Amino acid sequence: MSATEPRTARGIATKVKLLQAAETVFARVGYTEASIVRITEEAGVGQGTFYLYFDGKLAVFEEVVEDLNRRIRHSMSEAASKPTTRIEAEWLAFQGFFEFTTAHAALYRIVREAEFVSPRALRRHYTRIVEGYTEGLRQAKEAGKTDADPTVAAWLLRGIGEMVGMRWVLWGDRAEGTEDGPLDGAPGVVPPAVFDEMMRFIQAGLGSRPPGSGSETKETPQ
Amino acid sequence: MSATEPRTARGIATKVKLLQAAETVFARVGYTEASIVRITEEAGVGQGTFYLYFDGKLAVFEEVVEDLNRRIRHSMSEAASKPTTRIEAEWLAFQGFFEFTTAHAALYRIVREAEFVSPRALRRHYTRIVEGYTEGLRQAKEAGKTDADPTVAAWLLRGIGEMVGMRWVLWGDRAEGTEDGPLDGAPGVVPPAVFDEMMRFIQAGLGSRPPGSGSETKETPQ
Amino acid sequence: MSATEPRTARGIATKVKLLQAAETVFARVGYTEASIVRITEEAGVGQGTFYLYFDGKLAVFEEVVEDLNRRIRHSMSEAASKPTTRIEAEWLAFQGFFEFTTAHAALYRIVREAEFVSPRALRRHYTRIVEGYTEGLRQAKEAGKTDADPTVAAWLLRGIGEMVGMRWVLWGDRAEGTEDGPLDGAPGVVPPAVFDEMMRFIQAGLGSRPPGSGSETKETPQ
Amino acid sequence: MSATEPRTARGIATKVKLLQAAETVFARVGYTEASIVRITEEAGVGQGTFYLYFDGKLAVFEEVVEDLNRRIRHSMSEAASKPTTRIEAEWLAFQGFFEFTTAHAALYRIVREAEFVSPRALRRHYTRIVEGYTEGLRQAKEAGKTDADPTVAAWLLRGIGEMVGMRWVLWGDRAEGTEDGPLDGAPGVVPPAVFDEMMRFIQAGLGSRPPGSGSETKETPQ
DNA sequence: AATGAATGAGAGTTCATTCAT
DNA sequence: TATGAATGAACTCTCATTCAT
Repeated sequence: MSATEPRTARGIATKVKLLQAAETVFARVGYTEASIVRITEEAGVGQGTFYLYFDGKLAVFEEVVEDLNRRIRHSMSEAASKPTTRIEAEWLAFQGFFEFTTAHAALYRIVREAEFVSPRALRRHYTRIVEGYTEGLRQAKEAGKTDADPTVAAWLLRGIGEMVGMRWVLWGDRAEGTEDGPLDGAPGVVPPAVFDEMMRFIQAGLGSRPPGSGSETKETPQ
Repeated sequence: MSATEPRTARGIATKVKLLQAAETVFARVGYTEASIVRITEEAGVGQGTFYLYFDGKLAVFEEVVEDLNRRIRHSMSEAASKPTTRIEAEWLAFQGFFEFTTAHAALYRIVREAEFVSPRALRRHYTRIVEGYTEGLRQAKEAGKTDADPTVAAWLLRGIGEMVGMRWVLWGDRAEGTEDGPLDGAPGVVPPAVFDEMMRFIQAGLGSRPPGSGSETKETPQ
Repeated sequence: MSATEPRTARGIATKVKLLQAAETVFARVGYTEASIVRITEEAGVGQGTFYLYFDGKLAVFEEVVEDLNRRIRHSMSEAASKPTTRIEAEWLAFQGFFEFTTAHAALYRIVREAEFVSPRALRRHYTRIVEGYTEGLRQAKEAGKTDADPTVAAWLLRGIGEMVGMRWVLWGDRAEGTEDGPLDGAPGVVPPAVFDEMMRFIQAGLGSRPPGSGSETKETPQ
Repeated sequence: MSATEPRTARGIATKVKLLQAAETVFARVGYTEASIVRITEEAGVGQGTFYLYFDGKLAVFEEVVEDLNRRIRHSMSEAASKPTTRIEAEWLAFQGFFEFTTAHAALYRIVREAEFVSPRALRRHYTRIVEGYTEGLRQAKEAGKTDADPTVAAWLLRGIGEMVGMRWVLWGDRAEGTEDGPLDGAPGVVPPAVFDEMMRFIQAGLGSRPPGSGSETKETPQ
């Protein structure tokens, strides 16, 4: 009737297989084109088995998004946690984000598609990630390194990361022309020049802007 | 067999009706849920008629996106073209963008959905809009108002606008809690404080960063 | 989306074909075993065609019951309308009912199955038929031929007819043993002796119970 | 492979649990909607356990009907066995039947559904009950209290009881309007006036028709 | 130019039943 | 004795598309 959690080791293994298969299939063909048959074939189980552990396509999609969210945040905090020098943590966080995006370009697509499939899941996803940024920015603000509003700035950063990720990682070189390559082509990498330009922009944007002395005090740019 | 352009006034009227109906339906239920029957019903024509003018669902979707692109750019250049004072044109362009987004929140959704339906259409759409930004930024650079790379900066701006639009216009107030309101709820408006913070960030980010003299030349910020 | 009435002669013909096919299939295998595929195959149309004219299995079933109700009542009133002699009309009505049952034994099954499939349809069906009886009994009462309560008596008659129909028409000879013949075997006919006995019972049951000798005799019958 | 009888006390208890659960579920949702999972969940045992004691859904249904038959007959003979006065036993039997029906309205539904699920089970069920009537009527006939044919009369009585049960107990008040209440609403009670009318009808119907006045009187009853 | 009828592949989903443990 | 996992056939229903009129 309704999906339940597996109660044996065998059941757990099967559910994991299904979850991975779903991720693979969603990444490959997108939510709409994905079908339960494809997922179960990918997982190597019968169709009916799917419904033992998931209530339907939407349910499994949301679990996949949840899982990705965990992994993206992990990837970002992982990167941000090892700033051995004075280099800004957010720089590393961005690095982590793009690295993840590059490594899992197709999965990134899943997250974005969530906007239409499950707005709720997307909102959770973005909100959680942005909360991470916000926290970092709040600390930066208290340290006098910026006087930008942490929440707003966090969303701006997210927007920048998102668009750069789409433009340079997902589209890669295909962006230049009008060619119609499918999304599953090899993803690109953010060119260093672009990355630097982006970081410069962010640094300046966040720079403390003391009323008296303009923005030149900000972290002594360049 | 294949769709053709209408040859009579009556035919043209029919195609227009279909295009508008398609936009309405896509905005209301999204690409996947939209069906030819719904579109033709909305247009008040027979099912078969649809195929006289469009090759299929994808084709009509792309025409709709094309149309929206035209209107968004028009809305932005309209706004940007009347800077009677020294107020930055990009400020007005952003204003125009958000105004359009607010007024056509549902249509905005169409554009974003294009990423999965027709990557080609989306790429065309973004590229064209960003080209507008790029041109403005190039001029600003030549005028010494910024030394950011026009292309990169243009994409960053686009990312910022996109995310702010999603967060404050599309989600509106629903973003705060965990409630699961559908996207078609009443859209919000970018709060002035957020808008100002965003513009400050952009101004600073774009600010010319001359080796010697800092960014104070930029429009005397604050 | 939702089923509509056909708008052309061809469409009407198709809907009729489907309705007849549904009746055939329901009669043969019952509601539960019936499937849209079987019905459309029987009708010689594509599966999708079914949904042009019916909202689903239940909807077509209700149309079939409605149709049967019309025909049964027609069959009964037809029979009852030609009492050229003083022979009781209800006798003929019963004849008509059993004749119909005999001729359409399988259809009779459909009506009874309605109790579980669509209680609403069944209630309508029975109520309408009983109303016919009630009217006849009311007239009989006014004519002093009976002093039974028309409504109650009508339901009693219905029960008698129903059970005799089931026992002797539907079951036929199979009733005697314990053999497990399917219902779609050849139906039987109500044996004249049984029919007479039944009519005698009804006549006596309805018999006027004149005030003089009163119904007080009922405790000491005869 | 094939179901067997339990061999231990534990096994017996399990089978009883399953049988009761099946009755509950069949009564609640009907045969078709009932599923093995629901039954086993209701019984609190694993799915596989079901097949230890029953060959399948049909088999358990037949056992349930069998069980109900036993209980209905018991209820009727119970009532009929205590005629302390000269009041007719069949009157009490009817009382018993309606009392049972009222108390177990949902179970009554099971019996009727048997017509389509297992004609064999239904036939057994009806035949056995009617046999009880027949026996009583045979005695009444020998006692000169009636000269109706016991077998035919027994079926007529069954039909009357059945229809009155359906109309007044199962439908209850919902019968009047056109409302579409589900069958599982609270059952009604046969109104005394209806019951009396019914008994009067039966008494008269069964009434001995003395040779002298013969059945030719049936055209001019009494 | 316009249309409604027709299609059939494919979707998501359910469930009686088998089986290894 | 008891079980939960697994299955796959069958179900209802949708819809982009074609076609005769």
